[in-house]
Amino acid sequence: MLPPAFFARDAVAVARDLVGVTLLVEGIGGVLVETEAYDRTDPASHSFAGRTARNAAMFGPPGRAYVYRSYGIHWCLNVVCGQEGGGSAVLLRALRPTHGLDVMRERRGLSDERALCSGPGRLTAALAVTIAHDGLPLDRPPFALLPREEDALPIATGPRIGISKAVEAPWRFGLAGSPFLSRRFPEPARA
DNA sequence: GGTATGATTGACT
DNA sequence: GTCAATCATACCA
Repeated sequence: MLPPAFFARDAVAVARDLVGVTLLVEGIGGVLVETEAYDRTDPASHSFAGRTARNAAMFGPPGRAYVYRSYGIHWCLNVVCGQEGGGSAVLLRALRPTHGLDVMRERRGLSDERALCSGPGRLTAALAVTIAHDGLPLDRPPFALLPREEDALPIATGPRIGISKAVEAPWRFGLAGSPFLSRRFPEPARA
């Protein structure tokens, strides 16, 4: 399980370090392959305009979940970062399914592993995350976060997806070349 | 009270 | 490539 201090850092640092971490909800989940950082000074962040009823969890203690409804249809899961009251978080966008594949397939009505959790809305659907999880600590049930087993993963960086402000900030992180991303990162030029 | 806008996805041309 | 689904929130009257 990750220590509390892991989350009490800049969202950008946490976002990078969450790639390769295993996320489980009720024992169902997999290895995170794509994340995005959002903080209080970021025009694209829900916390930019200050605390509201919706984003209250973002201003709570780090290491907890911030869940919101996206486009009226999907849930999106974030991990609160930094200091309490700081309003920063990391959006969990995609993971490689490793635990409970059958359950996820049934929830999503799909058989293709690559499509089960390759997007923030898909990830919450597969793991059955809803507003009921908003504000819950991620270091105890139903959540579990397990440290990554390898160091020196090939982590790619790029602009975030689906936003209209601060579109160039390179605060999206992911496992380079993974087939489980919501979108691929540009591959390095090959000789 | 009304209305515009998404940290998205899936279906369709 | 385009576009609708669907609703909480933010903002304005």
